[in-house]
Amino acid sequence: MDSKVRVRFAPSPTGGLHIGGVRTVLFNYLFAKHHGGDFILRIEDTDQSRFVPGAEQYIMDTLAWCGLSPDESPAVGGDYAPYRQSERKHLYKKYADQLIADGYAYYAFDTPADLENKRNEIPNFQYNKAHRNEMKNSISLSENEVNDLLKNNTPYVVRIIMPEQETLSFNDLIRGEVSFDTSTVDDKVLLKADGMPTYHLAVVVDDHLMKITHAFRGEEWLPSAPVHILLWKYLFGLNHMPQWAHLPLILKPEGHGKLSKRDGERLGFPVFAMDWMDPNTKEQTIGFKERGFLPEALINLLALLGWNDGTDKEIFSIDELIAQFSLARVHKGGAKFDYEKAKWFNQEWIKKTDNDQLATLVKPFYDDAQIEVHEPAYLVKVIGLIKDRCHLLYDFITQGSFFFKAPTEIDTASILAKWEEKKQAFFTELTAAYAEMITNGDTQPVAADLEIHFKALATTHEIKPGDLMLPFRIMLVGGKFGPGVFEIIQAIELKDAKERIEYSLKLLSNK
RNA sequence: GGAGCGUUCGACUAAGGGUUAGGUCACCUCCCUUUCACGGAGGUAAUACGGGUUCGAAUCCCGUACGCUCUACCA
Repeated sequence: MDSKVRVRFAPSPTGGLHIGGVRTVLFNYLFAKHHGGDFILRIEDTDQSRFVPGAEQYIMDTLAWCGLSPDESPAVGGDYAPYRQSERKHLYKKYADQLIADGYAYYAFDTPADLENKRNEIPNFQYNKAHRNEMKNSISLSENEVNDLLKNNTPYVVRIIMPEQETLSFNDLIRGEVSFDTSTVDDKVLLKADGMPTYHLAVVVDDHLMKITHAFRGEEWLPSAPVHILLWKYLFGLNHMPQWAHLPLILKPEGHGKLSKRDGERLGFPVFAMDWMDPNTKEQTIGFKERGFLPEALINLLALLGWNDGTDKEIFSIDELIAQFSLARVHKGGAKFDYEKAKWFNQEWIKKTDNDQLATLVKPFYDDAQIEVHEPAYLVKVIGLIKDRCHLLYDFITQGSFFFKAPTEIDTASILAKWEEKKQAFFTELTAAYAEMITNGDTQPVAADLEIHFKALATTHEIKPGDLMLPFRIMLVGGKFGPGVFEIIQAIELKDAKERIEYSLKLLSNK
């Protein structure tokens, strides 16, 4: 007993990492760290036809960005290396052979075409007790025939014999007791014709070899649990089997069904953790990272999708999650993904993050938008002014670009609605006043003084300051948004402000 | 079709025999704000259905409906 907790995430490197996958990682990680255990990354690349170059590196990069780095992996190694199943190919055959020797499995020589035909011929065909004998395998054929086929290097697979009417049950850490009748599942392939194991064999063998104590995976795996239980029973003993937990699915926001990459494209939000480009199709898929999410926020929102600590608390740091996490509080039912709530989590994390740190995170977005940031300190200051109105890191561009360069698009329509001659005169005089201040060396007056000055001038012109604020703001930022106007002027400095007013006045007089 | 799993406001969820069924997102109203936000105060809104058990059921039991997952030499 008391063996160290060891959990694993075992993805196949076939593309970008879906947030469902990230959450599986997260729950594994939280459970391991909560119990002072190890989190292992194992790459399940047994299907060479689906192998995608770069996908494995992408997975590791994603885990690193999320702060969920494995204790053992193909990259960092560990006592149970190798961590790629393709490099462990030689290990599996032995167990398949053992199963055959013990009468729990058999050779099957049917070609894919044979199977295809059979499936077309018989509706709901199952390779099981009912049809085993009609197929070409070491149960239906004589020993000599089988030996001849093997001697001639006839391609074969190894299939497990699913027993008749045996009830298999296990205690799922989330769902409680779950049971299956073995008659309802077919004779799954264990070893493929190319010598690679299928998931079923590989997961059992590797979990055993890597001393995995707890195995968590998506709910979609539940129906194949009986196969795995049987394998544990035959190979290593049920008492050594890890404890299973089948995690609820992340569902589409509206309709029903598992959240997919397509839903993101259709509804305009990311589904992958980071940008992914399929090297074959060159298809680009946006990620949460590039959309402007903080990893803390992604982790936080994923943790709360199907789990809570029993209180009203919703904002958790990774350390708090580790401290509070328990499988007992994980939901059984799937959760629909809500992008609005996801953005709320990110906004909360933006508020929690200090301005210096935000500046380094936001800088790449400015670079991408080709907005030059000459002084890092200035960016920090701008961030302080606008962070309350940003949900995504990208919002720091839309909410802040005018601090770095004058807006080119001016919402003149909104100004024109109530534009009059005396306002024109007012702003003309304002620019003159600013010019004079600049000449006097007062280039960056404080916001409060600017406001006093502005209001005094408005009074002189017999205009309510309120009637001037909106046009003024639009001249400075281009539209109806942003922090206080006088704070903006203080930041961008008088000369710039003056030029923006003049530019707008020119636009207005042309209309 | 079969098997398994699931079902509380539009969404995420709390309450696990006794609550006016609570919170958060979204939505609406108001306050603050001479913009947009942020912040503050309110509001709309839910126990799938039908039977039991019980003084009392969202909660326990049975059935029904609906949904999802799986049903590959993919994971």
